[in-house]
Amino acid sequence: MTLFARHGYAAVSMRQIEGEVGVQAGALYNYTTDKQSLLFDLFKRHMVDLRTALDAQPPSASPQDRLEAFARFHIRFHLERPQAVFISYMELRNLTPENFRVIEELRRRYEGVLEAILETGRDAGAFHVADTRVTALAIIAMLTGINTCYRSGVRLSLAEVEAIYWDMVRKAVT
Amino acid sequence: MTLFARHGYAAVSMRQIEGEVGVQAGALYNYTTDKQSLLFDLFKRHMVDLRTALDAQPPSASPQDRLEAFARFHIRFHLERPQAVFISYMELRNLTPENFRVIEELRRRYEGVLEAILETGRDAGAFHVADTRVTALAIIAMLTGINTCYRSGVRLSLAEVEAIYWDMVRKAVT
DNA sequence: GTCTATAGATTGATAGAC
DNA sequence: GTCTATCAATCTATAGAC
Repeated sequence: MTLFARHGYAAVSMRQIEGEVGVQAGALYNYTTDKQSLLFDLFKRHMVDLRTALDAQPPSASPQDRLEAFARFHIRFHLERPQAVFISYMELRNLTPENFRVIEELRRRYEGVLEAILETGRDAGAFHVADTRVTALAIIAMLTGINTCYRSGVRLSLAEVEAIYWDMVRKAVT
Repeated sequence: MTLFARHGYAAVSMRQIEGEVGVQAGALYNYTTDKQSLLFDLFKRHMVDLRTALDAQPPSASPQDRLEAFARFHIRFHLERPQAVFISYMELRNLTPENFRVIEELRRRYEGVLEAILETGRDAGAFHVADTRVTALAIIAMLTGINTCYRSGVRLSLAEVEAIYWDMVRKAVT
């Protein structure tokens, strides 16, 4: 994961991986069928963990509370896993077509959760959104971009950044 | 550009590029010193074009108008160049360290324009932003994510999507 | 289950004829 | 300025000894 995040899937050789995990050339194939499945397994685990952790959140009653819970959850989950997040956004095109479809479906289901929250809130008159799908994608793009904050040297605490981002999301849909 | 955007810099061979532009192996080196400079030139041109186009925008008086002009400009510029944008976000780590520094500096200067708009607006009491740097990064992340809208099959017109995104930005900083 | 050795293909880049 | 030929290195993956 570290090597893929740092240099990119295509630029990392099996020999580099072997050196990193402490076996010599060839022995790695006792643990994986090929290089592609190393990438796919990282993707799959990340997406499954994401959904599992989301479903484990305590339920909220109002659309506002559900949106806040989703936003704060998304921010924290992504800030805790910068490498896995990076790979999951950058290496999609290095998945084989069938593996890509699997991951894309998992991603759409996750986005669908936010979309459903926005729909419920809009129908209840709590949110003002022109298009729930577009708005959901915009919110997720903004929240996921939070990882670039720390890469670009912002010196705020996690709680402070979380508060800023949630505040922007709240206002953007009101 | 098409090949790098589709498969990624590291996964594209010089022979693929040669085939695409219609010369045979070897002749390409009459036009470029090496593969790295092909990538760097794409980056540099994109960043220079971005800044040139921004500076060519008609000036606006109020912070609100300046923010709207910036947001709409950013959206349109990025929607018109999905491939160059994709490369400029995905292939940063495939630049050599010295090339990376050049591009990173250009990027920071562009982000600085939005930051300055937010500062002016905040000092004038027009915007409510807790941290101009974090807010600028969040806005740019959201706006740049607009390209995923069309990849994910949203069937709205450019003007409609632009209106939705600008509306979210406007509310988020108010 | 790890090692060495290697197959077979491909890589970026260069040389030299034309 | 394009071509063919090729170098030297590297790639993923496998074979077989231990």
